[in-house]
Amino acid sequence: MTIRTRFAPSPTGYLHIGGARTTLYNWLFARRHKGTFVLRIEDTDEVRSTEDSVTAILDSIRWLGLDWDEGPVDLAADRGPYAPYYQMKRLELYQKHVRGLADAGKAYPCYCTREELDAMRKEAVAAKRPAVYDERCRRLTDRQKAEHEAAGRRPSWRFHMPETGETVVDDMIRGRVAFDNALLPDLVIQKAAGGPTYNFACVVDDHCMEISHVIRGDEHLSNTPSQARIYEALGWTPPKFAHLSMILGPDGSKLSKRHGATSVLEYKALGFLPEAMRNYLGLLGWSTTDSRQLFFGTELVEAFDLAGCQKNPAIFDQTKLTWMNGEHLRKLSRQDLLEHAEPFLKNAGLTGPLDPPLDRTVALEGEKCKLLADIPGRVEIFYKDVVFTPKALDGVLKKPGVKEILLDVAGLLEGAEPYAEKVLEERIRAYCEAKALKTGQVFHPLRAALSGRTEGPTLFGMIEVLGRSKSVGRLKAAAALL
RNA sequence: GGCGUGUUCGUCUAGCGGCCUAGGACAUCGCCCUCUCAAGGCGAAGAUCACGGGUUCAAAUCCCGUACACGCCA
Repeated sequence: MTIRTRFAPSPTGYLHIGGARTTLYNWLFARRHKGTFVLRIEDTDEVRSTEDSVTAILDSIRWLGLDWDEGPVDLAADRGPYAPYYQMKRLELYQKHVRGLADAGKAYPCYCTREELDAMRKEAVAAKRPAVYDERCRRLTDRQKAEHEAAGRRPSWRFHMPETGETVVDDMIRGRVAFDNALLPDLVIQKAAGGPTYNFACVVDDHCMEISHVIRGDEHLSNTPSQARIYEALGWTPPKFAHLSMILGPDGSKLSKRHGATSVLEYKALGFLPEAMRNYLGLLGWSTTDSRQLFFGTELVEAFDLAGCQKNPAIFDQTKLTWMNGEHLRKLSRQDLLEHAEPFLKNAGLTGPLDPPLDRTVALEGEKCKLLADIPGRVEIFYKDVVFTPKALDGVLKKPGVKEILLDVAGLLEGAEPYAEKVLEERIRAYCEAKALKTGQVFHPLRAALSGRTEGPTLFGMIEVLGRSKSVGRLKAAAALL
């Protein structure tokens, strides 16, 4: 069986965490089974859909490092054997199938206005009946229809749902889920304005694009029996369904803006790595039986399996994501780390070429960071004038004997040949011994004098990378303060 | 309101009737390593497996009910 999955976002906003995970799972499943991953834009909500959203969604998916085999290339073009992949370009197809259903007596026009529908619903709720459409237009005579048309009413089209028995959805994650047909309302499949509704367009497209597995959020589980009936009425075999649990905020409610960052592009800006994001999202609602945490390179694709998917919702934990990001950061090559860090360095005013070169300072400090955004703050000591923290100045430097040590070491550095970490360390340690000083008595003031801080790079690495003249200069400058 | 889904340490999860006095990971705390900060190593604390009934020699695991949360109808 050829595996074809899809992600079908509505471009009514940015790609949020939940959508990102759905995309990831569809992509992983397709890649795992050497299938095809399709991207389809469900832009039939003309009021809420925006081009900016489309761009943001495409950018987000690309940033995550996920590629699609068929779908939009940009705002104007799409590519693939089932094009177009923008639903607004497929309206005729939906209308054709609505007509087909109408001709077969499985769909009928409904002339009810929004107000009438609202009133009906209120009445039903007041009478404690299920708040579903009462299917009154199903029984309209030709004459009544003509009257409505004459009055200028444009009908929406409803799908005639079976009223008895049950509809069973065999979900790959949730198992067998049964719904009572009597409770399935006659769904609108085409709006009065002519556009399809979500549930209809989705069915038509998934079938026409030969999607084999629909992996989507839990919020669609309740729509699935209705969709299953539409497949049946159209004479189509439905795809396999897999409904993913929701992602919640720290307080257990649906993840939203008040919980902090929810868009994947925000996480990019915060300094998270796409591979860390994939790793974390992959594990949010899915796991292996050995509870493995870290996946690098293609390991996620190799391990992924729908069977490991969780039924219950998961709370998004940025702290764990941050830890994971540090793990992935440390796995990066020196060159990759620098490339990823560049936008953040630039943002902090650190653009090359600089002395010392950024690749050296980033290599020295990058591995200690959890976020790319942490890097500038750690390497800036090499480039900016020394600013002493109170702890460095009062707690470390302003001690008896420190001035002499700084001056002595400055002199030592001036004569060190070659000027390299190993040599520097040997000389300075020898100096400690000669003066009968504990290494800490010397190392700590040196660090404070060179960087203004009490924490930072490994001392001798810092002295080497800083360079002879800057190091000596800083030591002398600090000594002059004492 | 109806229907659907879910409920194991603070969080993500392992667990598919005996291996569970419930395992791992993040976070927290302590110790070690160490020129600092990280990282790493070791350890501690943390879950009456939502609650109540059953079934069974035996249940976190199976069945029923209740509560709560979330979703859909909207």
